[in-house]
Amino acid sequence: MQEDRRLAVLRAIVEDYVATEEPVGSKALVERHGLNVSPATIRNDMAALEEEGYLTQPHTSAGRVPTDKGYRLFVDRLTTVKPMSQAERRAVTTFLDGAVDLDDVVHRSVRVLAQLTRQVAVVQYPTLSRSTVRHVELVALTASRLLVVLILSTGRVEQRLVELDRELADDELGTLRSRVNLAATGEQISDAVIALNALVAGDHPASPVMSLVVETLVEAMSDHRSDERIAVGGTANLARFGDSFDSAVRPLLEALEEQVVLLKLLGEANSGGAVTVRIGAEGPYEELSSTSVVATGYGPGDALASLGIVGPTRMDYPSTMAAVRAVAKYVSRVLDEG
Amino acid sequence: MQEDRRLAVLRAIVEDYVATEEPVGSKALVERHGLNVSPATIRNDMAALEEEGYLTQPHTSAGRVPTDKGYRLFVDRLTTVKPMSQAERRAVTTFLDGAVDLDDVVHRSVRVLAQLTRQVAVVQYPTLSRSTVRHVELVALTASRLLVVLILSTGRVEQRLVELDRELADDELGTLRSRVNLAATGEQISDAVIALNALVAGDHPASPVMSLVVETLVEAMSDHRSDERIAVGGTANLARFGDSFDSAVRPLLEALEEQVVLLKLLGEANSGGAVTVRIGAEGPYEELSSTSVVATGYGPGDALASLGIVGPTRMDYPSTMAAVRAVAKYVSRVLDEG
DNA sequence: CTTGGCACTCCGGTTACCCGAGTGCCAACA
DNA sequence: TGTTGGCACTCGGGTAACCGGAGTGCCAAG
Repeated sequence: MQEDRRLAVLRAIVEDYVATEEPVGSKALVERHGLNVSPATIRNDMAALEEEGYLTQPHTSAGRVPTDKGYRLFVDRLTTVKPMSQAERRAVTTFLDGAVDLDDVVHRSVRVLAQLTRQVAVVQYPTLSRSTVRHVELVALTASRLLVVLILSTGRVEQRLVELDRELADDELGTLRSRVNLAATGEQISDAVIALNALVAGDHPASPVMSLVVETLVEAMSDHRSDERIAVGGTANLARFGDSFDSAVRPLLEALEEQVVLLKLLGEANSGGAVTVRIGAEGPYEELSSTSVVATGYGPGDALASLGIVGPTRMDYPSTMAAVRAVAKYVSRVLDEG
Repeated sequence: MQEDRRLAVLRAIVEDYVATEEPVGSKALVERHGLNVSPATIRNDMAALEEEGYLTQPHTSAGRVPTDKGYRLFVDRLTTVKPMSQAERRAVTTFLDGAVDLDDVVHRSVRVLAQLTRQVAVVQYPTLSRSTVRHVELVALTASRLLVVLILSTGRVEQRLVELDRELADDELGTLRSRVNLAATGEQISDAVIALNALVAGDHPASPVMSLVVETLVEAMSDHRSDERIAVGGTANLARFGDSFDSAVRPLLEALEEQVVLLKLLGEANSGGAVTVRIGAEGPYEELSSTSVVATGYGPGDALASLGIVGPTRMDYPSTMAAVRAVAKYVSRVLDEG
């Protein structure tokens, strides 16, 4: 009974604090919410919650503020799903449906996510390794210069230039092209690499041109540099941080420039199908101790790549989580269709 | 004589103010610089400069601060070229030489520019319209689905999918490919469009497949959506704004999200080969009245696209201009080689 | 035209002060 | 055992008063 009320108090404090940005006191609490007890009772509860580490006081004789632990409990146990409005859903779908290529999908996603959550949005480009090969094209720019174009199911295009040591006849190019495509087209990257290598190994003696092309393709397929690409949007929302510029915004801006850090932050979210929340100092980055990350995977099995937002620990978790989930869902769908 | 000294005073004030970020007074001025006159004399000069609108006082009895007009004069007439250090030059070249494709070039450019100037850097992707066609490839995904791949001299790749109403034989595809390439390869986009259209007009009766392909290509070539792409970097440098967060940083962050605004800002720089400087409220954007833009074109004839930085009006113009010029130069060279 | 002298201005930092919201604790009560 | 009203206490933040110093404008003399 008292236990229930304590959790209700915690929830109320989180909600009020997120809304008002000010430490919330016992009196204000009983007024705003329909708690049928006196402020003194609430004070006792708050003292207990503080004792357990869910709340803290900025200074003696100020209201209470949730700690990271408090937010964590709130997110894990007290959050009631807060579905997005019909209008918001529609906004997401129509905006995303207008995308014409992969770049466009990613950019529109950050944008809509930033707008919906009013936070900084981050979207990782689909990982190479999870996509399949749609087609491989070999273009003879000159008789001895070959352009190798790798087209993936996500819409990504990788191209490499190959210099041959001899000239290549048209029919040679044709057979090369069809053999490579036979091996790779439709396969997942990992399988394609295997099949391509088998292609070379099967030749006796191995054609130098073939091995060169295969080598280039394999190299392009395992080029994880492009895995590291991300799009960021909504940085203007940082302006709302208002206070705590140095302590919060500066490290965040720096993190946003450091793709590696961002990828790590998002990466945590890649497992399981659900929306992941990292609160405050839970991660390895001390400088980001006053920010939270809400992220999830997207694509088939939610394993293609991650997207999410980063904002102050003091944020509206229910709405934010709903928005992240919704965008991820629609992005997955769009990529599936394309 | 006195006129010369006045300009020297203005220059000294700009330099000191940029360095110290504090209004500069008469006494400090004569000490720092080797002016062989008394503070009182300087005061007279400063009063005159203020009268003419080059200086202003934050409040009565504080030092002087340059106005936009003061910076303008400084940039136009008082700037002595300030060559970059050998180390900096080397940093630019080596960093840019490591780029593997167009995306990489652009991203490395923003990065190096942001680092060099310690400002927010902006680089526009090479404009479609100024590049030439390197190759057109037609790939039969199935017998009736054609992938049209347009490869440009800048390294950009545009691809479109075409659905045919009938199946296409291999030799048909071959002739189609060679006719299209004959017309377009090596041409500037604008010329290629003309040549391609002529190709269709010359056919009697026009082959429906040919016109479909040409139509797709022309559409891809005139797709100005991709002209609007830009890369932004160094936003972490905004943290150095320190003061004036709301008045300066917020609108800037908003502008950085608005590609249109950025393109306009950069666009002004596109003419002439030189580095352009927009100071404070000189442009149409009132909200950006406390920021300056230093930009220039790059690519052959400096006409391919623009790059530059945006920062506070109180910036080190000589160094910044040198950095912008240098990066533009090396980017042009890299693109030329690739 | 330059210079030293001088009175004046005003910003910024410091101190003192008070108000009010909020707390902790205690004794009384259900 | 849990709840409630009462009460003294704390402390942040806002306001007012104050002061020093850097800087200016002006003037008269060189």
